[in-house]
Amino acid sequence: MAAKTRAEKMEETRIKLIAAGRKAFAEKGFADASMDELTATAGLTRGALYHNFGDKRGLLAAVVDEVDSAMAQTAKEAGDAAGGGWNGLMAEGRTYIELALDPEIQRIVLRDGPAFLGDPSQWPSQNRCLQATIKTLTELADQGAIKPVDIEALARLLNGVAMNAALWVAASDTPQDTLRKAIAAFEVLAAGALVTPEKK
Amino acid sequence: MAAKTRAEKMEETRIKLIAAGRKAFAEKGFADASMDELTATAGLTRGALYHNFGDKRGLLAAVVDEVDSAMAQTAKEAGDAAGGGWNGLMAEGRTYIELALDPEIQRIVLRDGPAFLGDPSQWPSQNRCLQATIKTLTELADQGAIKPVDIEALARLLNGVAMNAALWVAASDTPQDTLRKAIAAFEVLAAGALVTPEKK
DNA sequence: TATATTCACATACGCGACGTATGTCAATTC
DNA sequence: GAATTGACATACGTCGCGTATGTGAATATA
Repeated sequence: MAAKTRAEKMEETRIKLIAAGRKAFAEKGFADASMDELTATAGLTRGALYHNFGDKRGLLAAVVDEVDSAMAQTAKEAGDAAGGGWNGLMAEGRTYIELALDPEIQRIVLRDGPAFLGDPSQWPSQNRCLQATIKTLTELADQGAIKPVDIEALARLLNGVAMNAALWVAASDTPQDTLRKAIAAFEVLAAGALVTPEKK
Repeated sequence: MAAKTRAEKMEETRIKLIAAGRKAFAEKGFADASMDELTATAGLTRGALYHNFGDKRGLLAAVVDEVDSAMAQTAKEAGDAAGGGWNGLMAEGRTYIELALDPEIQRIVLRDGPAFLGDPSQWPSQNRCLQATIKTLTELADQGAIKPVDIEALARLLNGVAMNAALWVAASDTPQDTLRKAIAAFEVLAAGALVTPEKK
């Protein structure tokens, strides 16, 4: 059985390196992660790294893509589960906040990613969740539910608000209390986009 | 005349190093800036650097503090010039957006700063503009002009929206057009905090 | 099946940069 | 005016990245 082909073994190597990179970058940060140490824990050498990813940043890009794609997937599912529409958007926002509470995501995607790979909006992975938000907002705009404002701008800023809220919560001494305040403020700002004055 | 004392010369040295660091970090980024090269352009050596700032990150912290403090100062002045209140807050937001268009600020304060110094909310400098925003929002809340939501949360997210808008504009191929959309979306979201439905 | 070739990865090396340990000279102190 | 402090220079050790070269197994070829 098995009889691993070369392509399969190479895929295994890539997976090992990405996993090791994800761990090392999360624990030490990109700058302080040693490629010798990282590849050794994966049972490989730097030769494998440079053959598969070109350089250190190449590995970071692969790691960021994996983590960021998982984030987009999770957020999308949360939005769908909430039934889409405005409720779905709010659910996506809360999911963003919760996701960014993960120290691994903070370090890799929110800090080192922008610093070493450049603007997140240029990342291949980054657009998924934004596109989902844009799609939902477009439907709401067609229904006349939100004010006449550029959809892409609104989507980007909404996602940005969620990101900032998450970072604040993550850095807080009292996360539970801060989380409540952050979500409330997020919903207040988001409601600015609605045409219907929302009253309880 | 003159007869420079030791403390005066040391202050000069610090100023030179911070200026050189500001330039090098802006042009090459923190990771790729050479301390040998940087100190040489200041007419000094690494000895002066490590004596005054401890290590490379220490210099970055000093540079970030300088640039970030100037940002806070500028934003505050813009808010005051607009007469304070809600108009002042919107002016502060626009000022934030315009400030973050500066490549130096993007690189040093928005990218490398968070990556190498940690969460911005922990920086000594970062709180100034936030405090100003909180003060203004508190006054508005006392007047019953904004919805009952945690003031600090609202202030943080409002500033965050402005930051995100600026980064988007800065990365845009059509900055002028994007700037208009971003400001409009910013004001739409911000209006969510107002109790009075704003109509033209 | 035997030979040739490819290629994924290991090994070895050079270079540059950080941080530290030590030295030096001017400014202050007594 | 001798002693001491301290701001900064100089010299060195170490480490980590990227590259050039080597190697053995998998595949192609005949």
